[in-house]
Amino acid sequence: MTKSSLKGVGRKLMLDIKFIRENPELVRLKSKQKNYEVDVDALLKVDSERRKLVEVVDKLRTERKKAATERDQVQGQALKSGLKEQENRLEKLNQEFDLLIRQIPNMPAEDVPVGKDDTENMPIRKWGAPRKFDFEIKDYTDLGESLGLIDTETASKVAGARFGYVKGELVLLEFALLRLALDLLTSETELKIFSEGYNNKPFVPVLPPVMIKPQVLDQMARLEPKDERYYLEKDDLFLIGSAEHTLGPMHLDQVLNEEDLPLRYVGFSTAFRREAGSYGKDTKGIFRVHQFDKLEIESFTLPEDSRKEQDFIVAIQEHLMQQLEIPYQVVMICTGDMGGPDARQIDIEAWFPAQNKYRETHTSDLNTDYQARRLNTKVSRNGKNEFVHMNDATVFAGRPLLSILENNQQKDGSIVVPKALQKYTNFAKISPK
RNA sequence: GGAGGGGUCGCAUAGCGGACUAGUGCGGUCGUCUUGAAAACGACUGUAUCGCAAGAUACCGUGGGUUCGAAUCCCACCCCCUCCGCCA
Repeated sequence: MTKSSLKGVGRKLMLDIKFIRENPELVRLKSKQKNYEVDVDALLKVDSERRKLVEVVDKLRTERKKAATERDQVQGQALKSGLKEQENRLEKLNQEFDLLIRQIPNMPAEDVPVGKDDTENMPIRKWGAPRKFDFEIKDYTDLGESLGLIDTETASKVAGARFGYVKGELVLLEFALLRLALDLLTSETELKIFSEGYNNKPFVPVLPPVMIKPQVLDQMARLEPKDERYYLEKDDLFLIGSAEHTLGPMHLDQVLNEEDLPLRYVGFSTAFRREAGSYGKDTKGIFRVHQFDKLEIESFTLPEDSRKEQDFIVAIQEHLMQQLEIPYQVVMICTGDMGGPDARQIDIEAWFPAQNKYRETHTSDLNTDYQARRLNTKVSRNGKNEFVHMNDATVFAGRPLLSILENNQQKDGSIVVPKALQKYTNFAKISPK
């Protein structure tokens, strides 16, 4: 008999099938707004066939059990092949069901702007005025090269395109940035400022694995697009594209206590991305590379707190950017540009004067229960278990450093280190040698 | 990488083809007794799926297989522990 014929159906769900049954039109509409091809009718058809067959199979199993208890070998034998056949049919239906339901993305929250692609993202606020320069400015690549901070030429010889050596003071600056962020995120008192009337529980710092099993990455709903991931065939492992990938499954198959929530983590890791499909985009410099370091937030909350949690996280991101005195804008990502698991995605874009543009440096993803369903991460309340909500967000990756180079450059070619970072560096300026 | 030992209901353990509808202890919840508490005693105490419900089914690391019948037998894999080798 196939022990697994029914097993796991519940945990493979991404969106709640009950919700889809009750709101097929809404699911169709919202999926379309997110540019996802879904077939809700086919899903519901398979769903109802599946449910009927479950009853048939259960009945046969009951009879089989009865025959076995009575040592009725004749009856048992007679039931065996029929049961097997129905179980196989059910298994096939379950697979079809999984395939169909996993195509359905998370539903965007009601305040997400409807739009087809990134041109329709909606800036919601700006902070800081772009500085006026009275000299000809350089971009971060030229600055980085002339100051001996960035070397892509050697990197391309050694590792290929889209790699870089980060060197000298820029390395120290990266570590300073990390300290600035970690000091804030692990301090209960400092977090109070952003959490009025909410919760100022500090983040637990984590150094997570950078490799992950395919199945777990799939449970995070981050396996696709596979072309974007580095895969180690010999060991059947993927390299993570973000610390989120291994922070999110920290409570895989667990039931959490209500009083332990929110659970907040801040993980530091290298992120690996193949950048498939971005040929020709940002080819110069190290703005878009195959490998970069990132400090990442992952938090687990009660369902009703997840929205507040995202706002709390964005407030932290903004505060840190303000400390660096980098002009930025906050952008509400529209339906057509959001990730599949997102219900609400908010980006921060830093000002890059040489490009005369705001460019994405941070993202904040509210995933509601979409990932938790597959990860089977729950919270127990009043004797009942329900899925937790999850948020993930960038704290700092390499890009803000590049923005500092451009924004803080001086006429003599030097870079002024932001005050907030100076307590972590032993220099206030990066000067030409 | 080699050699052994293990993965069972929150924890600890028993079970090694049919009465397993998985036993026992601990923990937890409720109750009895008590001025109160402890102790003692009693009951309850996993998850998921299908069903309006009654109820049924599935789950003993994972996936296959044998059998009328699998926690129990066979095969493959994963993980943990001990020892050896290698190594930051």
